[in-house]
Amino acid sequence: MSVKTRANKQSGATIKDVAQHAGVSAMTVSRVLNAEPNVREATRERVQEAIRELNYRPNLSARNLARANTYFIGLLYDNPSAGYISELLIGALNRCRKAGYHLMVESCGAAEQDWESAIGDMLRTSNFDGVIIPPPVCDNEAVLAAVDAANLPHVRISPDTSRETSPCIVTDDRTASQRMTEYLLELGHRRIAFIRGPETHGASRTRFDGYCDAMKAAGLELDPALIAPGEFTYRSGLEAADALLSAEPRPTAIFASNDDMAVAAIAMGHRHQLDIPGDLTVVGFDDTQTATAIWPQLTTVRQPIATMAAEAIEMLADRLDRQRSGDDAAGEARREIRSELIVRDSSAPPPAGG
Amino acid sequence: MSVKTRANKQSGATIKDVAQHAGVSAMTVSRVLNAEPNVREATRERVQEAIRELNYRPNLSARNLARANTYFIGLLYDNPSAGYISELLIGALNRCRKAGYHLMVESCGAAEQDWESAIGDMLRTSNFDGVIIPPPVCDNEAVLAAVDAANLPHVRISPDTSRETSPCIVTDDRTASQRMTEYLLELGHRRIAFIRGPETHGASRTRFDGYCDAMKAAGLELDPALIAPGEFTYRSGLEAADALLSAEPRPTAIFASNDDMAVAAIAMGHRHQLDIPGDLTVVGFDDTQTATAIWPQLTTVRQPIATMAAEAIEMLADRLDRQRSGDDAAGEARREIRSELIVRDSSAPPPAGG
DNA sequence: CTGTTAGCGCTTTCAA
DNA sequence: TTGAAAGCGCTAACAG
Repeated sequence: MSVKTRANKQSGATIKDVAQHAGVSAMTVSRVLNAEPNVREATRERVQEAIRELNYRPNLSARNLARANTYFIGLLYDNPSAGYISELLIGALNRCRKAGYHLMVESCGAAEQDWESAIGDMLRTSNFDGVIIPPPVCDNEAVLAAVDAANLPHVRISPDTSRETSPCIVTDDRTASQRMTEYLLELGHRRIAFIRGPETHGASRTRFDGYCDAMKAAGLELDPALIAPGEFTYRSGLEAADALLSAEPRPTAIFASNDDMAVAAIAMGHRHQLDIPGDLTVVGFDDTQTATAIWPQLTTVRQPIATMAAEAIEMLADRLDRQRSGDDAAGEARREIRSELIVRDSSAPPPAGG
Repeated sequence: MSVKTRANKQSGATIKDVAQHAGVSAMTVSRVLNAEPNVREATRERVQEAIRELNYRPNLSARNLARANTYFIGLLYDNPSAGYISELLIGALNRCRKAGYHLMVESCGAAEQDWESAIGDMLRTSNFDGVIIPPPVCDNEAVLAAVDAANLPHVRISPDTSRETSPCIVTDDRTASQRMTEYLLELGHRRIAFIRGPETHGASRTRFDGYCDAMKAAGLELDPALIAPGEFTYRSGLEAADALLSAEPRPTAIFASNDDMAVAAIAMGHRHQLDIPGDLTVVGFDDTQTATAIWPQLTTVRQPIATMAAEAIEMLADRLDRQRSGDDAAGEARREIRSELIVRDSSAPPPAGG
């Protein structure tokens, strides 16, 4: 019968082993570990040598317990469009590592019935130092209330609604939409149609506004026949494009306010026997995976999602570090990231007679 | 000058507070927390009452430190196709919560230069109880060696190569491919072309084998003119489809071994003035997001990625629990998950004269 | 610059 | 069925 001893639970060496090996106290090792300045260079080297020889790695749980913080950042996740989370992770993980944080993903979705009530519990048990909240969770009142109640530092990404004391990362949707429209104008288009998004979505309004800005700046009237409603879905894009292309004179360019609808507009263009981009230019917004999976590849606007995630982590980490060092300054409340215009093959000057 | 005391670091109540409130010792509270059997019912209720009243949540770091395990599962992530990670997270997070684990995502990509050497450090510092390893990391020898070296329980998802002592979750690619081919045969197709994947990818072979199985079982010769090489990319799909559709007699159906190539085949079909599915049936494999973003929507095979992730977590959790309870049995080494045939609009019986 | 002491909040061990 | 004592590995506070 094997008597299990309590020692040696940790797979490797502990701080004491290192201390002994280096002939110093555990405290000194701790100082070296945390890059504190007040250690003599010779001592530091001896400790680092010991760390290397014993292949020592600090135990996170112990460190967190002693420090009362975890260096965990929670990502409050609810199945946004595929691809989005992927980019988000790339950016967030990258910056987390640089800043010494770990990312813990927690799903905040409708998987369970009462998840909104459970979220508060989760936030407290998880011992996050802070959370980042991408859409669509960033506009969920219940979650935000729980985050507030837990008094948890957070940063929201691309929120629809603005909030007091709730720092966020946003893109310049309006400006980007304006730039896209300007690009079409520069190509020579005048009859530029726009497919809108659903009223419920904040981006619908800003993207439409950007289009209006550019059209007005170019001295063009907004023609109601060139503006079609949409729901950000493929199907709604088909209908909108069908209506737009049946009008006389038909538009020479369609600016769909997201990629799914733009892809639909291309399909509908083909059904109307139009060459794209020869007869009809179609552009989108988002640069989803589909944008390059179709033919012709879609001219669109890319939100630098990875960058946004990275900046969110950075903002949060700054805030946490400041908080730890007792600095009470509020810190940044908002960062705006510039989107990128991606010109591909679905856009060209209008046909000669157009 | 404010003297910061050390107490009350934890935002909420501690186990001692609960113990005091309930008039028992901390140990008894701990027993209730961990659902140990040897607590009198009345005591248990009193404790639970106190927990509720104080809104007590155990501190994970403390618990982990004392137990020498973390209930963290690492997800070794390296930017697979977008959408994949999304589904993976859904399944994994779901099961993690049920099993009482937390998921920590660690990127294992080429973001840094020497990541392969850093991975060992990461694995030990992170204090994971175990890791799950989806593609493409699951076939990275350096990572696998590091996981072995850290003696870390793990489960691989959809690995290309099999390994001793390395449990995994796989799909029945070969059977699924066979079923898809059978479906086309049942529709009445005989000249069924196949676009292969790159040799480097394990799935290429198994998917092709499934096609061969079904063709042979139907008593059909494998016609080299019906088999085209591909690279799982849109571009390679275009070329393959162009070649296949230029042959005489041309195939009535194209089975592309992934969706990207199938989407390309549809585009090429349109360029050849073919109605899809009236003149030409095109089917794919993977059910990526694009499959429903195009017109006509793609008939394809769906890997139940979320299910696979969930099963991976379950397998790992089982193993960890067994290990904790001292049960040395090896546990399952492999689970096979059945893929699903998704019939949409890109497939139909061959044309009358076909 | 370095060490000692005293915990962090929880669980294991052992005794009652 | 319960509790007291002794850590888990690390770090803050204070002393030297």
